[in-house]
Amino acid sequence: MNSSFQGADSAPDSDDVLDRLRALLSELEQGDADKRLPNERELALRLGVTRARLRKSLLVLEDEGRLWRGVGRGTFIGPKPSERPDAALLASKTNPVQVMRARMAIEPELAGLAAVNATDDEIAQLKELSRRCKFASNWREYEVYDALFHHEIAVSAHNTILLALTDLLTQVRRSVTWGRPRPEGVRPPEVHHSFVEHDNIIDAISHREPIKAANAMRRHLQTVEDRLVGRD
Amino acid sequence: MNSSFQGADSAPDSDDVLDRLRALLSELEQGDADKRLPNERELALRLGVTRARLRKSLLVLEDEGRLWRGVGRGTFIGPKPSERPDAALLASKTNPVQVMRARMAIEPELAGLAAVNATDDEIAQLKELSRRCKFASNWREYEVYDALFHHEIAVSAHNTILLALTDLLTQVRRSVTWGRPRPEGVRPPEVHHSFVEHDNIIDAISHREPIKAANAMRRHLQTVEDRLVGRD
DNA sequence: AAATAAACCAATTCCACATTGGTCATACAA
DNA sequence: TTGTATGACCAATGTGGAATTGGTTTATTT
Repeated sequence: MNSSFQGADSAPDSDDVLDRLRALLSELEQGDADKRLPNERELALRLGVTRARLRKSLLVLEDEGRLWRGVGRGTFIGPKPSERPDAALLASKTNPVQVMRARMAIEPELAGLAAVNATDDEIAQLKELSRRCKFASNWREYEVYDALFHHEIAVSAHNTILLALTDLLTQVRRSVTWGRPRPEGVRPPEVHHSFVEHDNIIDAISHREPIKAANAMRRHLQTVEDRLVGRD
Repeated sequence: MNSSFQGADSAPDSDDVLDRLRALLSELEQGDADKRLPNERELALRLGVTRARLRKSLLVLEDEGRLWRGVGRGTFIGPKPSERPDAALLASKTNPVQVMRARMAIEPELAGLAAVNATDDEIAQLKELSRRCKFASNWREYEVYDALFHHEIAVSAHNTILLALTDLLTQVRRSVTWGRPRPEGVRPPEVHHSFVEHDNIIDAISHREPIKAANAMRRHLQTVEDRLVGRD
């Protein structure tokens, strides 16, 4: 039993509790992180204080990021671990503009990496996907291949993390229908802005020019955003 | 009871089963997506075929992406939903260089957005966290506050998506101990390169200069990467 | 051999119940 | 009146066992 757990003889004031908790934390932090503290009722008993008083101090420490608490879980040392992102949930808390900002940050970098790291097979796959975008018989099909095109660029970059991030972004976009619904049964026009932009990106990648590839991707996303905002 | 569920009079061959399943799917697809089919045993009974025969057809449909199955879950209409990213799993499939590339892509953008969108409270919080980094009594404590600092910048950017992405990145870094372990009980030096770099970022944000903030963040991450690669 | 039936396996769900942080109301004391 | 202690209650989460379910193997039948 740790000495820090012993009750005090004199009635401790709030600051005293806080100090003793800090000491206790410092000891426990030496061990493995994410350690669990006794529950509030027991901890209050051990420290010889009221639960309300204890909670006041715990709140301070939580604000400081020294520990975190969760109903039904307990009190743990360390900062609160962020929860795994859920595409549907994320989609409900964001908007198309924010998503485009994120794509703008990530995808040009990916295109540049792809220009350096893409294999010949991957480049061939990119060309194939671009071709399928052109010959899509309706908008739904076009969007499927467009998503695969951007996904394949992320694959070609050979960066696992950025790939996971872009896939999450794609999931977010897919889980909500933003913007106007495309008329069913209508084909994308013969000359869609994306077609030539896709080809520009592929050209830069296949010629191993990272800067050009990144810029081409930036221009592509810019026109996509312009469309999204409303100007067709 | 749907007519498609009725058994057949003549012993159906494999293709017949497949066709009847396709018809059943077409009906159910009209309703809500991600609908659940009866389990294999019951479905085989209703269609009047063996489970093995049924499974052969189900496998075809699964390959086509019309449905997906999972042990203990069931059989569902639609393509298999991609799983949510898991930090620990991601960490095992990547490396520090890739993570730094991702941070390099995202965090300067975040700093720029923060310069535009941060509230006064958030800026004050940033200063507080920077202060705590300086006065940390050991490396572990420093790293906690450093992580909180970068997290707070993401919050200040007011972009839900980018916040989620950076939090995921942080989780990945935290779930593995990359690089050399810091000596225990040793304080960060009085003049750590991060201190002035943090302050540069804060200055740019509080003066509402997005470009400067992004560049300051870029320089900060660059020195972090240099350290990581090995040059101290 | 080939198809069928049954048993078995492992992943997952489901459900009831205990645990736990958060909240509120009442009693009590300064 | 004000503030604190006490206890009850709430909602979210964990836990453990039983049931469910797709996947696999084995034995039986044709």
